[in-house]
Amino acid sequence: MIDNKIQQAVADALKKLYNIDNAIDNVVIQKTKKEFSGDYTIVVFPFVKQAHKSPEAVANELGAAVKESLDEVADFNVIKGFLNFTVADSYWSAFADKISCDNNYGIKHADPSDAPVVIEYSSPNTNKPLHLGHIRNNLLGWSVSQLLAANGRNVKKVNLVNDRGIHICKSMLAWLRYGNGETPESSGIKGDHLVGKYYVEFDKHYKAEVKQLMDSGVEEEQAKKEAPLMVEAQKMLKKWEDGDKEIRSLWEKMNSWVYAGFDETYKRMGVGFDKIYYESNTYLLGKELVQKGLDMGVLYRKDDGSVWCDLTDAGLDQKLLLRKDGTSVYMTQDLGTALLRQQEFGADQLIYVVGNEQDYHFQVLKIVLSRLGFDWADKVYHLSYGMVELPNGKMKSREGTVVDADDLIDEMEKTAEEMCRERGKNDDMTPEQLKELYHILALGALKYFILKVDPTKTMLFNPAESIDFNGNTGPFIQYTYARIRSIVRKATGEKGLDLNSNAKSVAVNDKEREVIKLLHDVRSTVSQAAASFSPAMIANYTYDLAKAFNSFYQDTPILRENDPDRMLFLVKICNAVSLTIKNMMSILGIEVPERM
RNA sequence: GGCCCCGUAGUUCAGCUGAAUAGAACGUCGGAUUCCGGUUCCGAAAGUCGUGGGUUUGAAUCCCGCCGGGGUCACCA
Repeated sequence: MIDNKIQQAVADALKKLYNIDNAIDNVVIQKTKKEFSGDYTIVVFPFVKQAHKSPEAVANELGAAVKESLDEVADFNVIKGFLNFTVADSYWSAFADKISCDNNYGIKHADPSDAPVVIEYSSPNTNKPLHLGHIRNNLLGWSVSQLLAANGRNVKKVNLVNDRGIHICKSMLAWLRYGNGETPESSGIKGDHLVGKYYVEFDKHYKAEVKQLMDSGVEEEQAKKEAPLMVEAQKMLKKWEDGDKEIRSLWEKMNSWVYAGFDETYKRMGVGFDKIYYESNTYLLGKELVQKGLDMGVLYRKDDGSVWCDLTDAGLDQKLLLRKDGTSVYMTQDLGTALLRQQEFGADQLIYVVGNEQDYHFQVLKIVLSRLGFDWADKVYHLSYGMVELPNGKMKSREGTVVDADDLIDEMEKTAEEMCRERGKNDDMTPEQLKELYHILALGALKYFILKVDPTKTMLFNPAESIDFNGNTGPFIQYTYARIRSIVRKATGEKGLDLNSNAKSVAVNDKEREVIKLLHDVRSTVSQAAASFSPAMIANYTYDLAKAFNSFYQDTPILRENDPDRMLFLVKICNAVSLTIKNMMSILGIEVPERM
């Protein structure tokens, strides 16, 4: 890449002119701001002291030396301490020619023999359907997986289903009490929603019991513990852990409903996994680890039988690892699954896509793992993301203001349909094709809107704004893509252009140059985004590219170009842009339509 | 209260391994247009980068204090 070459050439010149060694790391090369002339800029301030000359003098000397040594550098200019290089048209034009038909441009393929990076995401509870928060999780998890893979990492996507615990018992108990044998088949309700319904049901009755107890003079805290439903649920959990046949079979039945429902939603979202873990299979391993920790003296047992880890010396609190009745908690099972995963995959890195309300949990997890003597504890990385809020306020599951994932997708598809109908330009498409298109647009809008925001930040999701066909949105990029494809089709069809033939070197104007420069940056963008696990970087890059293309297209009469060499060149740019948009969108997990 | 995260145009967000006059989008206002597609393009107005210090040739970016918002400190997961 020419930017690296310039950087190296500057470092060489620094050595030659001023005897400054190993300057390469201090040579910051950046794209020249558009109000100045040039393509790449070097800031010379860091070297003026050692060079004993004014910034302008240093810049001029460096510029001359680099221009001399690199054929691709056509010219340079100096403004204050900024040295701007102009790269020759021939370089840009040859570059565009080279990448114009490369389907994998920007993508680096993984070596399957590398130690994998294992990424866990989704991790649903089986007692309620997926909601907007899960959507952010799933989209991030999938996209980061694609991103790492596009940067040459061997990625394994895993899902850890929280299929056991007191919360599951609550749904089961409520179903037994109030369900009258209702099933997804009998009720027509999607499995995960049905089970979720009984979880809510439990909460309703439980609250009533607590209130009753409190009315009769019991303290709130005690009432919460003593409410008959809660006591019953605790008993059920114990029975479950003891392997009670009846409980287990009910548990299996209700879980199977939930899984069927989840699968449907995953499919709609376009996410998937290489392996699914179930906590019911792994939590015992966690208990063994706790025993090991006790033997090692890293953990301790309280008088009531509960097991704890003292983290006060690390500035944290004491953490419970086993309840007094011997049943395991969240941390216990996470210890177990981490070990299992490490053993199975020999992972190079273990990434957990989990909300930032669990930052503390992962801090503790890493410390406990390392105290248990696992040197791979520092391979654990918590990819923490912020909450999703809505224009009308916060989501609270307790207040019933959650946005259900299925409902939201339905809603988005409906909106996409309305907007397409308004335009009325898809009359030639079959109903099936239209349905597919609405789905692609709806999901594109949703995914893009969520992924373009930095994961760590609390974000505001505005459904109406997301599906706008204008501005920094998924549909805008999808539209741009479809339009480019249409141009390329016309050029290769009616005009009979052969994209595989070599383009002659042509003069490159500013708009063309801007687009080619963006294309030129793809690799470095992808590797930077992968290093910081940031699909947002990819999203914003892709938008810039689409916008630059539109601006270029606006005042470049591609299909009316008289010079066949130039027309070929321009269409090659179109093709390269469309391929790159497609690749970048695919990292985001977003499909692009060939026509819309 | 302890610890963690966040605070950038009216709004939603970029920029955060320090560098030129802090960028987009939406909204507002004003223009343009016979490629294929008014779902496009160009321009304008709009910012004490929460606040006060510090480091530096240079700070939205790094460090410290304060203010504001959120999270977390469960025998829930």
